[in-house]
Amino acid sequence: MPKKRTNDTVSSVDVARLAGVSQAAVSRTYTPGASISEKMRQKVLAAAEQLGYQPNIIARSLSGKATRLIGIVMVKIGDPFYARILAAFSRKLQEHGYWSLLLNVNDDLGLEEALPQALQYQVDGIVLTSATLSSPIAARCAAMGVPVVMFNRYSLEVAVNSVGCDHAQGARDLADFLLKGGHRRMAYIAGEENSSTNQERERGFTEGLAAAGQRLFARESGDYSYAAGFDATGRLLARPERPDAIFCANDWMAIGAIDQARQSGLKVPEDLSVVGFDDAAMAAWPRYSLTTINQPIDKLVMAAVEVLVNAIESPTEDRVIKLIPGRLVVRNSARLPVGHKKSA
Amino acid sequence: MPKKRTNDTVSSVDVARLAGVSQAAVSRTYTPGASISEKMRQKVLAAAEQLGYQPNIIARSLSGKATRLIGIVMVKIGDPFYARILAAFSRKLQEHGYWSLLLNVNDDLGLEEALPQALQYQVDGIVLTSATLSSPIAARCAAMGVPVVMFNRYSLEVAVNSVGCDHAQGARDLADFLLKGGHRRMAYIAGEENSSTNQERERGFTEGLAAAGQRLFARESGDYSYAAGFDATGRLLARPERPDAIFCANDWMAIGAIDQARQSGLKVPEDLSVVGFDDAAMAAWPRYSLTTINQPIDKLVMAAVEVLVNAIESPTEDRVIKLIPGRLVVRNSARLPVGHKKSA
DNA sequence: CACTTTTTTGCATACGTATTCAAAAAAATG
DNA sequence: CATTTTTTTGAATACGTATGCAAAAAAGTG
Repeated sequence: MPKKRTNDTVSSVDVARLAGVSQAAVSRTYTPGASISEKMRQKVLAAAEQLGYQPNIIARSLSGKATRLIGIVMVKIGDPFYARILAAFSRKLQEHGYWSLLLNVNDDLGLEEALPQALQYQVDGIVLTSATLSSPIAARCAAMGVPVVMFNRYSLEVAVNSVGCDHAQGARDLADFLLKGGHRRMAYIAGEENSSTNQERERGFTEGLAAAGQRLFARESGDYSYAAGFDATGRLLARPERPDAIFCANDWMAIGAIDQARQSGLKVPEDLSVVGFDDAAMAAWPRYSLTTINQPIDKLVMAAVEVLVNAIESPTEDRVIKLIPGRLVVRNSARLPVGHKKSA
Repeated sequence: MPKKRTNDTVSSVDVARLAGVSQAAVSRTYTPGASISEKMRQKVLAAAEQLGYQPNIIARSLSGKATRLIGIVMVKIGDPFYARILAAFSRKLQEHGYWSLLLNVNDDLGLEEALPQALQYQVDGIVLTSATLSSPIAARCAAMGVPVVMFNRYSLEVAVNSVGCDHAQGARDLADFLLKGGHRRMAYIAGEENSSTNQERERGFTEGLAAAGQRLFARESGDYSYAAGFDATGRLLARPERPDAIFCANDWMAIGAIDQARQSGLKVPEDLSVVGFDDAAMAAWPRYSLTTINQPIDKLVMAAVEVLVNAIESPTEDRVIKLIPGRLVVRNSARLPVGHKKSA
């Protein structure tokens, strides 16, 4: 005996009967802008109150209305940084009167399974975080008229909206900053190699170096984790000639890098500069005081939500891609350029 | 012109027409256990494939079926610890074929607003994390036949299922451990005062001390944040006589406490022992190596999901409260009892 | 094959709400 | 007041799916 709503869920018909009006009147009471007199509205509300009536959004959506449900697809929800993003999304969406249907996904493969499920729920829109969208899937969303916005990820092939931080520019800024600080042997510790975020950051960094006629001195692979940063730095420091600055693809690895450096008897930033990316909460801790790029999460999320809501409420063929600049946050983990005044 | 599913979403009727069968046949194809021949099933599936048909769960739920939607009510989604809980919940629920409707709430007041909204979506069940449930609200859920499970929080007055860590027992274990380690002046740094978690932990700790004829030596208030732990510890250390051990209501504050102690020139654990609660990711970092109580998140969440799913699928009046023990994780932030062998 | 039993099928209806349409009521106009 | 215009109202229907029921088909039985 699966599911058996123990009791009669009270419907608009019940309310109508009690109020002595038609069911349509009840419906109109809850439809902003519908034609209904104040007198009737009050009668209905009174009856509704008495019965504890709440309109059934599910049923409402059947007759052509929106579900006001947004599918949020995410990997690594447990990661502190993504958690902040999720929190911002759900909050912002709620402000716009939308609710979040959470799709916890392991990888792009899981996406291909999860998305059709989300579509079954007739979501009004989809937020895609840290996952890439294949063309066929995108096509299906389009066919169903469900707008999509990709967050911190974009693809030029697939026609889909996108909002993200300008990772390349941020990385370029870091390169400039390190160059001005007189560093000459710069290493990069990569995040997950196939993540577009990692690629953008590396591209920006090497471009920044190239603009000054320099090249990457060394490169290690990581996976965005503390341990990866710690280990990779160990390998870098074991070289005959050490790098004098390390750019880690994210803050967690940078923090690992700092711990490793100190454990190896080096002073940061005197002997080695370390910079990261994201401006995670811990980057501000005195112990690390990490120079990094602040991803303005609230601004990013707000923009993404606005793009999505706009696409939902006034459908169009236009596709928008928004790149929002990150902000260089200068702290004490990297040697300062001479005469530099610190910001935040 | 708000919302306008650009095209005709393909329905069971369309599939039926193409396959040359009745709409009922299509419905039965997607209803496990329904009476339908293999031949017809194949015809339907072929047609469905061709049209890209997906059953509409929303509509399905209208005719008495479950929505397979679970409302997850949470505060502080952005907090790393809660994020892990949320991740575990959504994953576990998905394994059971349920999806998560996320309700981001600021406080108990927000709950009172959010819950009716969730109920509008005809959720099959509700998970309540770090929030308390008032009797009237609980009554409404009950009236609608929507099972609820509270996580890491329980109330004896309100008849509702509950699963959580045995905070009091964990705190008692910590008290024992510190006592055996020869500590005599123990301080407690509280989390948010009115959180039941905080109260349980303090109760367990003082009970543990009382069992050995001791009392709390000092007490400070905090709010679970790193900064609060840091500051509160500063106040404790400024006393004429210092505590020799501090139990912080959670790991974040404990980490703040350690940093403060070191900054004040004390050695941990030689001069001061610090213990926490939760076993957050950072507790394991060599720098902190925090002795703490591990909250078995996966086990807790699994239990909660099972309680909820069970309540949904075989309704009953019975109410279950489950307390799951935490595990003392001995690391190096607290002096060991003589002859103690370290565990994890 | 004639008959009974079982399985499969389609028809009709229900679920809760929104909306079109035409009728009714109210308001405005002369 | 008679007439026109506007607003409000209820009846009927649609949305997409599930299911009780009876008819039809298939399978089993002697």
